[in-house]
Amino acid sequence: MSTSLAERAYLSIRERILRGQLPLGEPLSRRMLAAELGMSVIPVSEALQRLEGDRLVEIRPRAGTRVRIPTERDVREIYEVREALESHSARLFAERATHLQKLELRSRAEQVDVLFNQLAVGDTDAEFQYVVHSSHKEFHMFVAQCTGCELLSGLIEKNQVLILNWLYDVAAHRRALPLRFHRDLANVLASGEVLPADDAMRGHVRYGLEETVLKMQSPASLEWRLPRAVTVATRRLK
Amino acid sequence: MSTSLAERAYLSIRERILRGQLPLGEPLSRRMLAAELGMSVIPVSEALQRLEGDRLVEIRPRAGTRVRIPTERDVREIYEVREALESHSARLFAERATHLQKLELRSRAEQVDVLFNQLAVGDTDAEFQYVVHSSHKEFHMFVAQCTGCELLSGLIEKNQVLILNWLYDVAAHRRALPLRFHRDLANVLASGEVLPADDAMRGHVRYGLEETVLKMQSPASLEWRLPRAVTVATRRLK
DNA sequence: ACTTCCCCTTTGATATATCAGTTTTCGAAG
DNA sequence: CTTCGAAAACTGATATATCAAAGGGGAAGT
Repeated sequence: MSTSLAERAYLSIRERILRGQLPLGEPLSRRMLAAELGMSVIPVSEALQRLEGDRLVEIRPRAGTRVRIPTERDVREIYEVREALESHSARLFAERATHLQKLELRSRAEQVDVLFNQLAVGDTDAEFQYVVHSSHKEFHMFVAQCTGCELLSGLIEKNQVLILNWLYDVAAHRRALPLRFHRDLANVLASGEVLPADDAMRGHVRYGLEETVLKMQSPASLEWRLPRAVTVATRRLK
Repeated sequence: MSTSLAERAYLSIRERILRGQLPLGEPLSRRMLAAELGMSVIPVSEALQRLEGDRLVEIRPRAGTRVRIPTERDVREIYEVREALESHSARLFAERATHLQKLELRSRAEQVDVLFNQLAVGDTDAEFQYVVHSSHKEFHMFVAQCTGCELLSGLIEKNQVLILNWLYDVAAHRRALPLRFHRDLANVLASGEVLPADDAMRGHVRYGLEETVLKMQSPASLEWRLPRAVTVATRRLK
């Protein structure tokens, strides 16, 4: 096979976390995951270490690993970094994007606005929520990729992933966004003026922070739980 | 012992890279490093994977690992991200720093200016260069830490490390910086005005980029070299 | 009931061995 | 002297086994 086992484990576990199949605080046993994925614990461990670097899981040495539970402070810090990265992304987009890219940005913005408005009417279907948030993420990633700076867009993606992960939990209680929320942003970015682009993106991100913090529900129990098999009960034979 | 073997390997290898003891392009053999550090290859591998995430080494599957050789594009992207992170850091410093912190910033700025001026007269002592660059890094990290945002200051540190790593190689050919280069910056940050602080830091970073790119020497041979024992020839006995 | 202590299970950390690509080496053929 | 190719040597990737620490579950004492 072309991709390593560790890479496959990373993608698989990450996907499950982002889709909410592994809820916040869920204990992750290396041995169980290895059995499920049909590999040894080494690639699984490597995957979990990468995920810890992504701030998606937390590892307590010799005690346990679980899906990370973000605190309100975490969320505020994520949005602080997001403001830094994406306002700069907006600047670069304004001064570098081609005409074609500006057109596509407007089109994507419209699509995102439509999806969010559909979500606001009370749809709680998990799969649809995932689609909406993915589309929203792709809108911001499109801006980032048009900057031509891979390091920047890579960091923005990691940050977006964190927001997606957390938002997924509260998405059901989302209130309606302003109509044309993303379309207005896209128009400023497409205007080509650097400072207004920076400012518009800052406002956009800050609105998202307020939105998110307001909805932070009971932080679940922050206690560590015990691992349990996720799909099939893996029984120790010996 | 308190810290894990993997952590010690990570710190040790990273330190050697940043001090230039392991030059750009230097091949890193897991088995040799394990023998030198007195541990098995597992913690060494974990350390190298973390260092790859830090963009300090590159791993070619089943072929080899070496200290990363940054291209001019890498350097430009690093500075792009640096501008994003540190201009925001400057904003937050301007609106959050206490009087005491502003005083300390000025003091540190003065110290950095003095050190850089001493370097400019042609000192090529490697240890002194390391001290100067560390002090410079600490100046920027002080700004970042005063923001109170650990995620932001962590990202800035990772980025600074990359610059330090590369600068170390060209530091010998550095031209003189403007007198009071950092003191002027510190004064704007301490003024408490957000937009000027942002702007001053942007200018500061951009000056650093020009400085760096101008001095990029022949990109060494980008070819992969063969590993060799660093301290003692580790001989395979079998 | 409630605490305290100890045993047993489970965990992540690490060692050792093996596997499967990659690169180099080196000799044979041209 | 060059070119080509096969084997040897080395690499990172992975499997399996072991270890010490952390934590849960009772038992015993209050």
